[in-house]
Order: sequence, then C-alpha cells, then structure tokens
Amino acid sequence: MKTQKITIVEVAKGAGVSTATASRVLGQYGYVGEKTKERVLAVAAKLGYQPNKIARGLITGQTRTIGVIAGDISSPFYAAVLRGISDVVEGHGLGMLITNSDETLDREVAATKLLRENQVDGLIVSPCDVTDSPHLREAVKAGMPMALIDRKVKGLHVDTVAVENIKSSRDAVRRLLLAGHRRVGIVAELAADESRLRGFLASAKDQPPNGLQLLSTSWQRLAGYLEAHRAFGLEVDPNLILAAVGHSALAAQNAASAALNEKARPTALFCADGLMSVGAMSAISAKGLKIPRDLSLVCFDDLDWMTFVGPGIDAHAQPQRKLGRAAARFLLARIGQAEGAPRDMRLSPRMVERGSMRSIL
Amino acid sequence: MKTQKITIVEVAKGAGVSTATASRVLGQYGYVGEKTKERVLAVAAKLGYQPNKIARGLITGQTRTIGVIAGDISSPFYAAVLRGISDVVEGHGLGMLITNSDETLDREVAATKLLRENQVDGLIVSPCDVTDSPHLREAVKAGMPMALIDRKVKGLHVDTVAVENIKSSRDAVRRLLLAGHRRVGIVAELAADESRLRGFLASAKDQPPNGLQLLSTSWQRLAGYLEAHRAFGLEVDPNLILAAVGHSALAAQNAASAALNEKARPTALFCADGLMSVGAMSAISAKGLKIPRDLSLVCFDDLDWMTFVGPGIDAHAQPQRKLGRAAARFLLARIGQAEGAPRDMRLSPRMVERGSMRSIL
DNA sequence: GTGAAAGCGCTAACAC
DNA sequence: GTGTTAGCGCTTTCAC
Repeated sequence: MKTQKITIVEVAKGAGVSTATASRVLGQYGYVGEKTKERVLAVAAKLGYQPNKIARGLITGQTRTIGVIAGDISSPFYAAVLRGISDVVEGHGLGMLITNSDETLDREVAATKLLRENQVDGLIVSPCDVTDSPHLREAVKAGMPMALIDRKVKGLHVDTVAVENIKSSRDAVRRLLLAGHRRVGIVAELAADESRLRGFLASAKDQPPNGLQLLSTSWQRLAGYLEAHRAFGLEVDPNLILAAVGHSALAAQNAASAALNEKARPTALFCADGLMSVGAMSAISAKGLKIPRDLSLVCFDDLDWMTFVGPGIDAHAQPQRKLGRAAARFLLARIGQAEGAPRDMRLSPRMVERGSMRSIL
Repeated sequence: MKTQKITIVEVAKGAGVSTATASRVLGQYGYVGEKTKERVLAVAAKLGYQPNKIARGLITGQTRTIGVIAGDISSPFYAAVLRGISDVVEGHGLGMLITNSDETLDREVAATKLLRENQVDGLIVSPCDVTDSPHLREAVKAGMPMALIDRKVKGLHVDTVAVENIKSSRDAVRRLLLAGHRRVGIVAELAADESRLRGFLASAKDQPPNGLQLLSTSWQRLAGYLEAHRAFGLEVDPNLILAAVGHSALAAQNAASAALNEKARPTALFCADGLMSVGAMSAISAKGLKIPRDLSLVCFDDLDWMTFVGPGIDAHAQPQRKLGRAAARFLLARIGQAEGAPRDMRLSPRMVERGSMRSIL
C-alpha cells in the first residue's frame, strides 16, 4: 500500500528531458536553461517528488549526517551538549545520528561501528576510555573526521572541546578558603573504588598528580579542590570528600547528608556538577540548613556558571550547549575541508557569586 | 588521504568467490557452504571490510534508521523520552536520527522533510500542532510508519503514547482538597495569552470543556485541577493559577514567588511538571517556607510518579523513559509488519505520598 | 545547454 | 550451494 515513489526518472519523463537534466536542476548544479528548469521544477512539484538522499549518498560518498556518541542522552549534561550540536548541525541542514554509550567501552565500540556503517560524514564522541580507544584511532586513521567532547584521548590528534576543570575548580575552592572556610566538603561522583581515592589523595599531597588531563571530569575537579588546599598549606580531611556512588542526585544526597549529620560538619560545600548540587540541596534542606546563612555552596556547572547555587537547574542549560556547538562547528569545518592542525579548545567557567536564589539568572 | 574502501567485490575477489556469495555471507542470508563462508569471513576480517548500509538501504528500501522529532532534546522530558526510544531502537540494532522542532510548526515540517529524504523506516513525533499537521498526514498517507508521543493529532490514526493528564491531575488535586486545603495553587506553563486563560476558566466553570484531548499538556493538567475543584463545589480563585511564562524553572519560580508573597498565600501547590516544581521549590525555599510543614506540594511528573516533592528531580527521570520505550516498540512493530488498528496507549501516573525528601526514590 | 551511458556498493532473481 | 545478471535512485563524466 506504499504510495508509488516518484523518482527523478518520472520527473524527467514528465518534463520531457533527460534524467541528467532533471537531476541537475533538482540537485542544484548549474548549466540548465531557464525554461527547462522551470518546467522540471513544476513537474517535480506536481508529482510530489522527494529526493532520496540515500541514493545521492551512495554516489557522492556523503550522507550529510554526522554521528554522535554520547554517554547518556538523558543526563542533563549530554542533553544540553546534544542540543548545542543539533543547533549547528540542523542549521547546516545536516542530520544527526545519536547513540548512547552509557560510558561503556563495549557500547561505544558498537556505536562507532554502527555509525561508520551508516557512512556518517563525521563523528562527535565523548570518549569513555581516554587512554586507549583503538576503535577511535582506527576510525580517524580511516579518514573519519572526528571531534571529541569533554575528554581528550591520549595521543589522538583531533579537535577537542573541553572544560578547564582543574583550574576552575581550584579557583572556586580557593574562593571559599579565602572567605575563611576551613572545612570545605566536595560532593562528587568518585565512587569507582575506595583505594583509588586514597591513592589519589596521597599522590596529590605535595604536587599535582600526573596525567590529570586524562582523568574523568569529577576526578579533575577533585584535583582542583586538592590543589586549592595545597596552595593554602591546608591538609585535606578525607571525611570532607563526599563521594557519591553513581552520578545521580540521590547518590549525592546520601553522600552529603552523612557529612552534614556529623558534629564537625562542613561549613561549605563544593559540588562537582549540577546534579551533585541538586542532591546536596536536598540534603541541606532536609537537615533544615539554609544557604548561605549556615553554609556556602559552590556549584561547578560547566562553562559559564560557577554559582552559589539554588535548584534552578534549567538556568544552567545554556552553557553546555556551547560545548556542543563548538564541537559541531569544528567537525563541520573538518568535513568541509580537512586541513589545519587539530584544535584543542578549553572553556573556563566564569565564577558568579550570588546572594539569593532569586537572582540565579 | 582517505584509506582505500574495502567493498564486497574486493572480499569476493580475495576469497575467490562471486560477489553474490560474499554478499550472502556478509549479509547473513543462508545457503553458503561452511568452507566458503569461513574463507570469505577470513578475507573480510583481514581486509577490514566494513559494510555500507547506505548501499544496502538503496536496494532493500530500508535504512534501519528511525527518525525522531522532539520538541527540545535538552529538556528533561524529551531527554528521558529519547533515552527510552534509544533503549529499544539500539537494542534492535537500528539507528536514530534526531531533530528538534522547538515546538514550532515550521521546524517540524522541515524536520519531517529531512527525515523522509533520509528514508527513515519510521517516525516518532511529538507533534506541536494537534489539529491540522498536514505534513504528518501526508507522510502517513505515503506509507510512513509513525508513532505519536505525548499528544494526539485529531483524526490521525497512528499509534499514540500519552499520559492521562486530566484524570491524574484531577486525582492529585482532589487529594489536596480532601486533606482540607482550600487554597491550592497550580504552577504551570500557560503563558500563551491571558484572555485564553480567562476563556478557559469560564468554559470550565460548569462542565469540562470540549476537545480536552487536543490541548497541550499543561492545559490538560489545568483542566484536571479545575475539575477537582468543580467536583468539590469550590470556586477557583484565578489568583491561584500561577502561569509561568515559558517552560523553565525560572518562569515557574517567578510565578510562584509572586503568589507566596501575598497575604492569602496558597497552602498547597500543584506543579504541572517537574520543571515547574523545581522553580516552585526555589520560590518556597527563598521565602523560607518548608515542605511539608508550611505547604503541601504535589508534582505531576508523568507516568509513575506523582509525589509530594523534594528537589531530587532526577528520581523522576525513569518514568518518561517508559513513554519513549512504548512508542518505539509500537513503531518497530509497525515497521515489522504494518497491520492491526493503531493503538492508543495512555499511561496513568501512580500517586505516591512521601513524608520526607530522603525517601523520594 | 543537454543527452547517453556508466557506475556508487550492494542485493535479488534466476540460472546452473 | 554458487555464479550471472540486472538493477535500487541518483550523479557524473563525456560527447554533442
């Protein structure tokens, strides 16, 4: 019952021209007489011709579609990044094939395969393995334009857009220390394993650990937190590192409320991202504490915003969008003409201090 | 510098078989000898053969890709829905081409065109125009399998997955009225225009207005709110309808704080969705009020959860995912074999009462 | 300016 | 079981 598909052949027949001519006007590459052009266009419209990009792609080798491998589309971070990507991608009339990796190597590899088989013109990946990732290297070697988001892969020379995690969180925490706080908690997803955390603390005691650029976001922000303390000559109480088990507000809430119930509770909290701050807010509010009377709270929410936070999460959507836009622009530039050295763009959050939640925007 | 593409022809040549045989092995449709099969596979692996789905699509007429038109990927609602869709779509090895309509007809039309040109096997749309939408009708008429999410289009007989907005919000508000509340505010995005709101209130005074199923979500939930009041014989104070200008937490916050600052402030708030509740929470918290001590707050958050709410917003992400999953399953079933009458699935939220925010999950 | 013809990489009939 | 052939719908030489 599928309606008869109208192809260029039918249009050409209807207009009494060759398929080549019809194709020339429908595909918009020059040298067609005005009258024929109009005639073809008219017939196409009458017949309801719809181009088949698949067929076009087969011959041009371009699908005008890019592939995106996100960690989890439903997370606010990726959702915003994706929106940024789609802003520029749709703006250029391209399509966007999206997959989730769930931060899992297996699924990322599968996604890469799927997208390559679909002949996408380029790939935007937020890689879950920042050291090895042979599937990405291979794709790049095979000539696939690629842009990385949020994380850099060791030795993979492609455009990368990321956030200045270490420097920025260091600045934020320093601000709290300058304000006189001496018990600053950090709420972050660091759950991987306890011993890793201990090792990290030990190695960061006297100097920044090596290879920070390759750590995941939360760990980088922890590194900044530690650096700020070190610069102040302060020892970090491990009890102040409130590790959330999983990247969810609930996990953050659990981590934060445990700390808030202790006698020596933190006087300030540094939240590693927006989701963590939502959880921390819950804990604070459940405890009956108030911000900023009882507690200072700084939230790292990527890019533009570093706030004394309220729950107005949507106010923070915009910034990450920039990340996506930047990555997409880079990629499209590469697709256009693959030249120039890979760019490495690092965006630094702006710190915004706010008295009340009303003024979040 | 693009690496030489390996086609089936090369593989066949290498294995000393015909392209047909190679294709049979690589494409996995039976009747190949064990030995030849192995030989072909070995050569394919050695050469690094990667199938070209574009070419396959051209001939099979199937791209194994579906198109999705969402309002705005970055909104928590669509982000979760999309994730649900991708769960099942990726599970079946299909791809997903995503676009944003920004709830704009123009962009929705453009997206439909783009996706059709890309020969997607099916379309999941959350339509922004529920009465006319000729582009969708046309696509369906042309044989495009389609599933609608969240809203039904008048007279368009395709699978639809939506939420029981009216009934559920009525139940939620009734609950508050039963608890003795007489000033229940509703926080919802109703900003379109003031006079529409007045008209709606007037028409809902004595009986449910007509055509409710075609209203947008917020308006349906308002209708439920009004119905609950009507059932109690209560007049609705228009000042209790806290219309947010735009679908953002900030807008909700503004609407809510205005009301909370009045002498006769509401004793309970019904929030039309999760984003509204985030904004309301901000307002409440800024005002120094406590939930549930000073105020009751019910949040309509689609599907499973209808909660006395705390700020643990992420706890609510899961439910909408179901919406997406359901729609995708419907669509895939249609793509498999287009038969049977369109299904109209309406999911009803479960109401969950909770004492403290700690227990939100 | 326009047409004829040769494919893009793959699959589907139909032989053998 | 395997090979031959003819396309899918479009673009692109290369003539004219």
